Amino acid sequence: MTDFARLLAQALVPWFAANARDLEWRRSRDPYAIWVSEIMLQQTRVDTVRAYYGDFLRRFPTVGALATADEDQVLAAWSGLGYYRRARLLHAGARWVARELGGALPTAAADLRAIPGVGRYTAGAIASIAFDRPEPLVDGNIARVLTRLLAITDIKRQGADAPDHWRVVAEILAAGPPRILAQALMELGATVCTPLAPRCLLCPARQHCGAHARGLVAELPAPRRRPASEEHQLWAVAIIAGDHLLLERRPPGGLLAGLWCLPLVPKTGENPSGPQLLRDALDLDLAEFVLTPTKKAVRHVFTHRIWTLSPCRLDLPRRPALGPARERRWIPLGERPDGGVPRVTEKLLSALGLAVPAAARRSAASAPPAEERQQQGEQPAARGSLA
DNA sequence: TACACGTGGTC
DNA sequence: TGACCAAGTGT
Repeated sequence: MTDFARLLAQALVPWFAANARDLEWRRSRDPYAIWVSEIMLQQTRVDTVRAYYGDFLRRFPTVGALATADEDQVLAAWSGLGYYRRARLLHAGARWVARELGGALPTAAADLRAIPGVGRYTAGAIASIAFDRPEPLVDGNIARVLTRLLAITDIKRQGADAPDHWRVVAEILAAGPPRILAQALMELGATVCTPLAPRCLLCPARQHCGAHARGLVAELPAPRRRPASEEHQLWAVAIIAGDHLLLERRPPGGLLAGLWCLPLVPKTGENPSGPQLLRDALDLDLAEFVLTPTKKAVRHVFTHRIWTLSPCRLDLPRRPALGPARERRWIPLGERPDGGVPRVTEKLLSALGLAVPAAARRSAASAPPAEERQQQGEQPAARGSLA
């Protein structure tokens, strides 16, 4: 045991007792509840997860409840949270744990790793937080904290995959209560040792911090570089017949896989949004229609892609026959499909002035601006008769 | 190893 | 605005 690990543990335990945020998942010792929280928190801010966590656990209170649910139900509860594959893997993980282990999570990180969606970090988090085992975990917070405390200037040794970090965390968790120390390390990174403007004066580990001693806190860790986003221009077509809206399920792989979206048609620039294009792109038997574009585009930014969406409304006198190429459904206006609905779908419906039932959740303060965006008095850009 | 994978907050 | 980032995992 190094002095560093022992001193840090001694500083963190009382600091966490006095400063830990009151988060819903910290009130539970149920390993399943902690598992769910860890999956939701992956790459996702605490405030965002707060708006989903309680509802999700009430909907799926046990491994068994989640295991017996339909995937679409799980995705519906996840709608708006992002990284939807997490929901699928969590669901698959629950089914695996129910089938192979009778619903009880293993306690060792090495065994937890066998669960779908549980990687190295999450296995350590469940083992340490739920089972109080001294098994290491390194997330973005902990990597940043250790990079600063140990004044690591080598970029290759700063990330959450750096072997040094895992070894040091193992030593720290061996020097005190693992359940407390694991959360304290992350809490320190989240509330004090923040990426920008860290609050070193409030830091319980300031005396042990190499970056602070050398004036390197602002330089460490080095910012990561990201590849440029690809931009896509698309028509987003709200096809309405009577009081029903046509939604289509995204393909099973790739972006927003399996979620319900408006039909999207790539903009070619050459083609106006004419009848032929629509019929081909939408695979619909369009006889008569009225197409109304909105003036304002909707911009949706993903991690690695940007969609610039031109919403338009296609009104049909009756529901046309649907081709078999894609899974599509007529949804009563104002209702949600039984399945996952990404935020971009809500943005588009809102921009089109179509009522969107509250998917959830988000901060209660933000009122949906659906009505105010309604476009009034626009002239149809196209009228068609395709006999 | 590097990339795909959502969304929202902050500067 | 654009860049960066937030309790990562799977391929």
